[in-house]
Amino acid sequence: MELTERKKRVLRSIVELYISTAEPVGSKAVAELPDMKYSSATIRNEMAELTTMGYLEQPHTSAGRIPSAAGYRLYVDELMAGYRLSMDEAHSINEAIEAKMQRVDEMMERVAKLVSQATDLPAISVASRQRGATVKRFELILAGQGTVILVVMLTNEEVVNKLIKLPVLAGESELKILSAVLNATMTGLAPEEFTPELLERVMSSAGEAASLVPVIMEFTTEVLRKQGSANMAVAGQLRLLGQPEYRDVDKAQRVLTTLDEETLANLPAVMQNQSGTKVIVGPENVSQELKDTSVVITKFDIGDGMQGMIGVVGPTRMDYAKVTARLSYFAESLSKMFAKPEHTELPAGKTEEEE
Amino acid sequence: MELTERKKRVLRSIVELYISTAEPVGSKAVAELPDMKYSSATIRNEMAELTTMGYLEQPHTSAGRIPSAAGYRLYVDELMAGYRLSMDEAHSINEAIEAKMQRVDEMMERVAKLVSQATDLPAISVASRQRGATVKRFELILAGQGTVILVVMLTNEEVVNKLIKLPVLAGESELKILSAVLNATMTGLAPEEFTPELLERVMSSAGEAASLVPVIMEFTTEVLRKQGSANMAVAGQLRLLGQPEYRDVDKAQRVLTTLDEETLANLPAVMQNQSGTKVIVGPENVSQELKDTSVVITKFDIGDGMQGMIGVVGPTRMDYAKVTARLSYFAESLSKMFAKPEHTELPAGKTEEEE
DNA sequence: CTAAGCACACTATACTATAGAGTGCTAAAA
DNA sequence: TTTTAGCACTCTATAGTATAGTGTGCTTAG
Repeated sequence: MELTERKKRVLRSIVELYISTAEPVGSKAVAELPDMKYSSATIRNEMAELTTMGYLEQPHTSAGRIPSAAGYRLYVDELMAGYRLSMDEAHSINEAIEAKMQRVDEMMERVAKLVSQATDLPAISVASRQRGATVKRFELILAGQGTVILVVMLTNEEVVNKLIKLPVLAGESELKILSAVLNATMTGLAPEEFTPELLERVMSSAGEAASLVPVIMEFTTEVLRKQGSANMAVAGQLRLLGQPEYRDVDKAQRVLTTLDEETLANLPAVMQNQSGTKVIVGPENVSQELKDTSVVITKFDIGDGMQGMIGVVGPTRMDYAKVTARLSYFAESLSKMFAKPEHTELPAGKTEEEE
Repeated sequence: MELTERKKRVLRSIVELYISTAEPVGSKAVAELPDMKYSSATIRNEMAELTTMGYLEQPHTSAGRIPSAAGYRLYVDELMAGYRLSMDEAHSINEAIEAKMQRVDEMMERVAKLVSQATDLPAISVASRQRGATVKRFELILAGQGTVILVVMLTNEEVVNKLIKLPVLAGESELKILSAVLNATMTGLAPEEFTPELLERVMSSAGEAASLVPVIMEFTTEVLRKQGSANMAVAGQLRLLGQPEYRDVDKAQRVLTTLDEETLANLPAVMQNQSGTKVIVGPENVSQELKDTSVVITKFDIGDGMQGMIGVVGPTRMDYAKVTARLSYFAESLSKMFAKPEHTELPAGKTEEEE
């Protein structure tokens, strides 16, 4: 059977009607659309064929049709008209992004919130970290008696600091010696290389301020370890409850719980070699729980070899045109923002995921 | 009418039965309790009187009774038996808290998650910041050509840093001059005092590295401004969906939305002069939306003049004994942890609330 | 090839009947 | 005087039934 132009028109109308009403679409509703010049009977025939072709589904014999996964797929790939952002939308996205953000984790949270707001769906944002960052340089600042500030510069342009209070009286000169030792022995190492043996070696040559070394080493290891993991944020989970398909609390809960765990962890892998905006329709989904849930994701550039990703999760019925348009625009704006010189530098940031 | 011992026993039984079943409690169920030596008819009489006294309510004539707000209040204040944490529970709480946490905001998030986990309810945690923190000292580190690290020490023991990249070639000596100027003119000031006039003044005396000044000043203002606001985190909102009273999506959504906004902002005020654990039962609540929702809050000490607060939100029917016990234990453990020297120092942290 | 008409299928809704739980009251027992 | 047993009554939740409405598929006519 051939997919004629008319069939495409019908399918597109059905998808769009279904997106806006969340109810199965009947032949009459399609026939009554402004520029549909055929009667409901004709539409009915087309719908019957679209059903056998697998693009439509029927919840039960005497109900209207709803798009199948294949139907959505076709819609997204071929039929969907590009949604044009209004000036207002574009403007408010840009404005929101322009706010100053100091740390990557803070920023990811903010971005997730913004995306969620813009799409009225739960959103996630991920910033992949550059693998294998090491310490470029240590710096110790004397900040009062018994108080030392440790500043650690990493190879990926991040800087972290820690205030250390010790009852040891360390003077400028001891700190100078210590930082020289640190820079000589502890830079360029992977977190696994911070062994007890190294600790001992460094301590023995560290001079009077040796008692600072264990604290410094523990902190550094911790920081490097966190560098390895991606930075993620989820926002607006509650918005899912606004969608009619999640009126069932159990279902909403299942999906949202999954959102916290699996999806987040899997998405980077899914997007590995993808570029642009990707739409994952329902059953194409990795996780079984997200079977009738779609995911739309886009990548953006952070610079310094870091990759960002924003995405939203919603019912298979979501308004793909709007969502992809907004997401792409977001990604574009973010990439642009990061390309600007004043924003290139993002000091230290880290998060932990558990629950 | 007098509140006899027996009435109290009955009330207590009813509250506890209702807590565990979430169903109105009938006289028969109470009479059948192991150590209840009266018949259902007697209990019925008592229940009738407890109802006229305002401690119980009847959803409708031929249903069992449920505790009124006054009933819960009495239960929480007088009747509730202290719940004893098992070794296991105490242990797992302690273990969870011991993980290293670097920043206040990170820690608040973690604490909220832990509390939520321990109570199976949405949890919030707040760290009030010390008002009026100012800059104690600036430090500039040369970190490669065109790259400077700014380290700002605040009076409240926090330290923040920022990597600045500028095409200006600044040498050690220029930075030394600049940092001297900064320390002379920009320390001890409130964020409002960072005026354009100040900027101009500082720039004119800053020497060759003057172009760094605007960036530094903007960053500092930002940091100080963030110091003023409290640090909050919400976690486990989804857990509310597990409670039978929130099977209605709309209701759950309303409550959770409120949780994000009002409550968070109001709680510090409510707890102003309170100490220990406070239980706010349903209608005693500030917000109208939280009418049949209870809140349990406890304070803890962070040190450095900072105050922490953890709390959970749940149905009025929640298990107050368990929740208060766990919350108090949490608060105690946290206070202890912060009292330890290694944890006294908490470098910079900040968050933003919007949605 | 398109449209009109009609019988049939199925769901959602309102309505009804019934079982079950719980109460309040009265009267008897302790 | 307090407690308990018994019983009529109330109210809800549940299942079962009838009905209106929507939509389909097929047949037939334009």
